[in-house]
Amino acid sequence: MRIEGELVKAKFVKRLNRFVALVEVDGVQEFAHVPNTGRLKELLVDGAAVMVRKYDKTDRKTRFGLILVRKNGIWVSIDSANAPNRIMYEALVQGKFDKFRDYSEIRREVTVLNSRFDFGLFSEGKEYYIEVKGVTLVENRQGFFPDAPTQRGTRHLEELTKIRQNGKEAGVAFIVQREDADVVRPNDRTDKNFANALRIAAEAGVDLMAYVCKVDAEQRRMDIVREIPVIIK
DNA sequence: CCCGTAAGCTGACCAGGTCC
DNA sequence: GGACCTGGTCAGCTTACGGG
Repeated sequence: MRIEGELVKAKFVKRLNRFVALVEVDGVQEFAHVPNTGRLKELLVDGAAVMVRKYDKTDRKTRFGLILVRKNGIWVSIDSANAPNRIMYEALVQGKFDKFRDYSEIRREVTVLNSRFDFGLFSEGKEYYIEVKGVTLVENRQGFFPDAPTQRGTRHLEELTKIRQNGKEAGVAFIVQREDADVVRPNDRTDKNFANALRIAAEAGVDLMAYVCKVDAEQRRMDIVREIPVIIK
Protein backbone atom coordinates (compact mmCIF):
# COMPACT_ATOMS: atom_id res chain seq x y z
CA MET A 1 0.00 0.00 0.00
CA ARG A 2 1.26 3.39 -0.88
CA ILE A 3 1.27 5.88 2.01
CA GLU A 4 -0.46 8.84 0.43
CA GLY A 5 -0.04 12.54 1.08
CA GLU A 6 2.77 14.76 2.25
CA LEU A 7 4.70 13.16 5.11
CA VAL A 8 6.52 15.40 7.55
CA LYS A 9 8.90 14.48 10.39
CA ALA A 10 7.70 15.61 13.78
CA LYS A 11 8.05 15.05 17.51
CA PHE A 12 5.27 13.73 19.70
CA VAL A 13 4.44 16.05 22.57
CA LYS A 14 1.16 14.99 24.17
CA ARG A 15 -2.11 13.22 23.51
CA LEU A 16 -4.89 15.61 24.35
CA ASN A 17 -7.77 13.18 23.93
CA ARG A 18 -8.45 10.09 21.96
CA PHE A 19 -8.51 11.95 18.66
CA VAL A 20 -6.09 14.79 19.09
CA ALA A 21 -2.38 14.97 19.81
CA LEU A 22 0.06 17.81 20.11
CA VAL A 23 3.12 17.42 17.91
CA GLU A 24 6.09 19.62 17.15
CA VAL A 25 6.80 20.30 13.48
CA ASP A 26 9.85 22.41 12.69
CA GLY A 27 9.88 23.65 16.27
CA VAL A 28 6.22 24.69 16.17
CA GLN A 29 3.47 22.95 18.13
CA GLU A 30 0.61 21.73 15.97
CA PHE A 31 -2.56 19.71 16.45
CA ALA A 32 -2.64 16.31 14.81
CA HIS A 33 -5.53 13.92 14.42
CA VAL A 34 -4.89 10.47 15.96
CA PRO A 35 -6.52 7.90 13.66
CA ASN A 36 -6.39 5.20 16.32
CA THR A 37 -8.52 5.02 19.41
CA GLY A 38 -6.35 2.48 21.17
CA ARG A 39 -4.15 3.39 24.12
CA LEU A 40 -0.84 3.42 22.28
CA LYS A 41 0.86 4.19 25.53
CA GLU A 42 4.10 2.43 24.75
CA LEU A 43 4.29 4.20 21.39
CA LEU A 44 3.15 7.72 22.15
CA VAL A 45 5.86 8.52 24.65
CA ASP A 46 7.27 11.93 25.38
CA GLY A 47 9.48 13.16 22.55
CA ALA A 48 8.94 10.16 20.26
CA ALA A 49 9.89 10.66 16.62
CA VAL A 50 6.77 10.54 14.47
CA MET A 51 5.63 11.14 10.92
CA VAL A 52 2.58 13.26 10.34
CA ARG A 53 0.58 13.67 7.18
CA LYS A 54 -0.09 17.25 6.23
CA TYR A 55 -3.55 18.19 5.03
CA ASP A 56 -4.47 21.25 3.03
CA LYS A 57 -8.21 20.97 3.58
CA THR A 58 -9.45 23.96 5.50
CA ASP A 59 -12.51 22.42 7.14
CA ARG A 60 -10.43 20.16 9.35
CA LYS A 61 -9.82 21.05 12.96
CA THR A 62 -6.34 19.59 12.81
CA ARG A 63 -3.75 20.35 10.12
CA PHE A 64 -1.98 17.01 10.50
CA GLY A 65 -2.67 13.33 10.93
CA LEU A 66 -0.38 11.28 13.18
CA ILE A 67 0.29 8.12 11.21
CA LEU A 68 3.76 6.73 11.98
CA VAL A 69 5.70 6.41 15.22
CA ARG A 70 9.35 5.43 15.58
CA LYS A 71 9.92 2.59 18.03
CA ASN A 72 12.99 0.36 18.54
CA GLY A 73 14.49 1.55 15.28
CA ILE A 74 11.48 0.83 13.08
CA TRP A 75 8.41 2.73 11.97
CA VAL A 76 5.07 1.64 13.38
CA SER A 77 1.87 2.58 11.62
CA ILE A 78 -0.82 3.69 14.05
CA ASP A 79 -3.43 4.38 11.40
CA SER A 80 -6.03 1.84 12.48
CA ALA A 81 -8.86 3.66 10.75
CA ASN A 82 -7.80 3.01 7.17
CA ALA A 83 -4.47 1.29 6.67
CA PRO A 84 -5.26 -2.29 7.78
CA ASN A 85 -8.44 -2.40 5.75
CA ARG A 86 -6.78 -0.99 2.64
CA ILE A 87 -3.77 -3.27 2.87
CA MET A 88 -6.04 -6.28 3.17
CA TYR A 89 -8.17 -5.11 0.27
CA GLU A 90 -5.18 -4.62 -2.02
CA ALA A 91 -3.78 -8.01 -1.07
CA LEU A 92 -7.14 -9.67 -1.79
CA VAL A 93 -7.53 -7.92 -5.12
CA GLN A 94 -3.98 -8.85 -6.09
CA GLY A 95 -4.70 -12.48 -5.27
CA LYS A 96 -1.95 -12.72 -2.67
CA PHE A 97 -3.81 -15.29 -0.61
CA ASP A 98 -4.01 -18.80 -2.00
CA LYS A 99 -7.06 -19.65 0.06
CA PHE A 100 -9.10 -16.72 -1.30
CA ARG A 101 -8.19 -17.06 -4.98
CA ASP A 102 -11.34 -18.89 -6.01
CA TYR A 103 -13.76 -16.22 -4.81
CA SER A 104 -14.92 -14.16 -7.75
CA GLU A 105 -16.39 -11.19 -5.94
CA ILE A 106 -15.04 -9.03 -3.13
CA ARG A 107 -17.41 -6.69 -1.34
CA ARG A 108 -16.44 -4.22 1.37
CA GLU A 109 -18.39 -3.30 4.48
CA VAL A 110 -20.87 -6.15 4.26
CA THR A 111 -23.72 -6.27 6.77
CA VAL A 112 -24.62 -9.70 8.16
CA LEU A 113 -26.71 -10.30 11.27
CA ASN A 114 -26.01 -7.29 13.51
CA SER A 115 -22.56 -6.46 12.34
CA ARG A 116 -20.79 -4.96 9.43
CA PHE A 117 -17.75 -6.90 8.35
CA ASP A 118 -14.83 -5.52 6.43
CA PHE A 119 -15.05 -8.00 3.56
CA GLY A 120 -17.42 -10.49 2.06
CA LEU A 121 -16.02 -12.88 -0.55
CA PHE A 122 -18.46 -14.61 -2.84
CA SER A 123 -18.46 -17.38 -5.37
CA GLU A 124 -21.42 -19.51 -6.39
CA GLY A 125 -22.57 -21.34 -3.28
CA LYS A 126 -19.73 -19.96 -1.16
CA GLU A 127 -19.48 -17.04 1.21
CA TYR A 128 -16.52 -15.98 3.33
CA TYR A 129 -16.62 -13.07 5.75
CA ILE A 130 -13.46 -11.37 6.99
CA GLU A 131 -12.98 -8.97 9.84
CA VAL A 132 -9.70 -7.06 9.83
CA LYS A 133 -8.00 -5.96 13.03
CA GLY A 134 -4.95 -3.71 13.15
CA VAL A 135 -2.22 -4.68 15.60
CA THR A 136 0.10 -1.95 16.91
CA LEU A 137 1.11 -3.39 20.28
CA VAL A 138 4.18 -5.66 20.20
CA GLU A 139 6.16 -6.91 23.20
CA ASN A 140 9.07 -9.34 22.87
CA ARG A 141 8.18 -9.94 19.21
CA GLN A 142 4.64 -10.92 20.17
CA GLY A 143 1.79 -8.87 18.78
CA PHE A 144 -1.21 -8.36 21.05
CA PHE A 145 -4.79 -7.47 20.25
CA PRO A 146 -6.66 -5.55 21.42
CA ASP A 147 -4.72 -2.62 22.80
CA ALA A 148 -7.78 -1.59 24.82
CA PRO A 149 -11.06 -3.37 25.67
CA THR A 150 -13.30 -3.60 22.64
CA GLN A 151 -16.92 -4.65 23.04
CA ARG A 152 -17.47 -4.29 19.35
CA GLY A 153 -14.53 -6.51 18.57
CA THR A 154 -15.98 -9.17 20.82
CA ARG A 155 -19.35 -8.87 19.14
CA HIS A 156 -17.69 -9.24 15.75
CA LEU A 157 -16.13 -12.51 16.88
CA GLU A 158 -19.43 -13.78 18.24
CA GLU A 159 -21.11 -13.01 14.95
CA LEU A 160 -18.33 -14.66 12.95
CA THR A 161 -18.84 -17.72 15.12
CA LYS A 162 -22.55 -17.70 14.29
CA ILE A 163 -21.82 -17.28 10.60
CA ARG A 164 -19.56 -20.31 10.78
CA GLN A 165 -22.26 -22.28 12.58
CA ASN A 166 -24.62 -21.40 9.75
CA GLY A 167 -22.29 -23.23 7.40
CA LYS A 168 -20.58 -20.20 5.90
CA GLU A 169 -16.89 -19.42 6.08
CA ALA A 170 -15.39 -16.71 8.26
CA GLY A 171 -12.03 -15.43 9.41
CA VAL A 172 -10.25 -12.74 11.38
CA ALA A 173 -7.19 -11.16 9.79
CA PHE A 174 -4.76 -9.40 12.10
CA ILE A 175 -2.68 -6.85 10.24
CA VAL A 176 0.46 -6.16 12.27
CA GLN A 177 1.41 -2.60 11.41
CA ARG A 178 5.10 -3.05 12.17
CA GLU A 179 7.79 -5.51 11.24
CA ASP A 180 8.99 -6.77 14.61
CA ALA A 181 6.51 -9.55 15.42
CA ASP A 182 6.69 -13.31 15.01
CA VAL A 183 3.29 -14.24 16.45
CA VAL A 184 -0.03 -12.64 17.36
CA ARG A 185 -1.86 -13.42 20.57
CA PRO A 186 -5.10 -12.23 22.12
CA ASN A 187 -4.44 -9.68 24.87
CA ASP A 188 -5.96 -11.44 27.87
CA ARG A 189 -4.58 -8.82 30.20
CA THR A 190 -6.53 -5.98 28.63
CA ASP A 191 -9.66 -7.69 27.36
CA LYS A 192 -10.51 -11.15 28.64
CA ASN A 193 -13.87 -11.15 26.86
CA PHE A 194 -12.28 -10.61 23.47
CA ALA A 195 -9.65 -13.26 24.16
CA ASN A 196 -12.27 -15.82 25.15
CA ALA A 197 -14.47 -14.95 22.19
CA LEU A 198 -11.46 -15.49 19.93
CA ARG A 199 -10.90 -18.97 21.35
CA ILE A 200 -14.56 -19.86 20.95
CA ALA A 201 -14.52 -18.56 17.38
CA ALA A 202 -11.44 -20.63 16.54
CA GLU A 203 -13.11 -23.67 18.08
CA ALA A 204 -16.11 -23.07 15.81
CA GLY A 205 -13.86 -23.03 12.76
CA VAL A 206 -13.32 -19.31 12.26
CA ASP A 207 -9.91 -18.91 10.61
CA LEU A 208 -7.33 -16.85 12.47
CA MET A 209 -4.75 -15.20 10.24
CA ALA A 210 -2.00 -12.69 10.93
CA TYR A 211 0.17 -10.77 8.51
CA VAL A 212 3.22 -8.69 9.29
CA CYS A 213 3.77 -5.45 7.40
CA LYS A 214 6.98 -3.67 6.59
CA VAL A 215 6.51 0.05 7.10
CA ASP A 216 8.88 2.07 4.93
CA ALA A 217 8.66 5.81 5.51
CA GLU A 218 11.25 6.65 2.83
CA GLN A 219 9.55 4.62 0.12
CA ARG A 220 6.12 5.69 1.46
CA ARG A 221 4.97 2.10 1.51
CA MET A 222 3.42 -0.35 3.89
CA ASP A 223 3.20 -3.91 2.61
CA ILE A 224 2.49 -7.38 3.90
CA VAL A 225 5.79 -9.24 4.04
CA ARG A 226 4.88 -12.52 5.73
CA GLU A 227 2.20 -14.52 7.46
CA ILE A 228 2.71 -15.37 11.12
CA PRO A 229 0.77 -17.69 13.43
CA VAL A 230 -2.00 -16.64 15.78
CA ILE A 231 -1.47 -18.42 19.06
CA ILE A 232 -4.48 -18.76 21.33
CA LYS A 233 -3.17 -21.57 23.54
C1' DC B 1 -25.73 15.73 -2.95
C1' DC B 2 -26.23 16.54 1.77
C1' DC B 3 -26.88 14.88 6.28
C1' DG B 4 -26.85 11.60 9.93
C1' DT B 5 -24.60 7.91 11.86
C1' DA B 6 -21.29 4.33 12.93
C1' DA B 7 -16.68 3.19 13.66
C1' DG B 8 -12.19 3.83 15.85
C1' DC B 9 -12.80 3.08 22.36
C1' DT B 10 -9.59 7.24 25.31
C1' DG B 11 -9.07 10.73 28.74
C1' DA B 12 -11.09 14.27 31.54
C1' DC B 13 -14.34 14.95 34.79
C1' DC B 14 -17.57 13.92 38.38
C1' DA B 15 -19.96 11.22 41.85
C1' DG B 16 -19.60 7.89 45.19
C1' DG B 17 -17.05 4.66 47.98
C1' DT B 18 -13.13 3.31 51.19
C1' DC B 19 -9.47 4.18 54.31
C1' DC B 20 -6.76 6.53 57.71
C1' DG C 1 -11.96 15.67 55.67
C1' DG C 2 -8.45 14.63 52.40
C1' DA C 3 -6.22 11.30 49.52
C1' DC C 4 -7.10 7.74 46.66
C1' DC C 5 -9.61 4.52 43.80
C1' DT C 6 -13.54 2.96 40.83
C1' DG C 7 -17.27 3.40 37.73
C1' DG C 8 -20.13 6.11 34.75
C1' DT C 9 -20.75 9.82 31.34
C1' DC C 10 -19.50 12.42 27.48
C1' DA C 11 -16.82 15.20 24.26
C1' DG C 12 -13.10 15.08 21.22
C1' DC C 13 -11.94 14.40 15.06
C1' DT C 14 -12.21 12.14 10.76
C1' DT C 15 -13.79 9.02 7.29
C1' DA C 16 -17.00 6.24 4.86
C1' DC C 17 -21.33 4.57 4.22
C1' DG C 18 -26.43 4.65 3.71
C1' DG C 19 -30.70 6.95 3.26
C1' DG C 20 -33.56 10.76 1.90
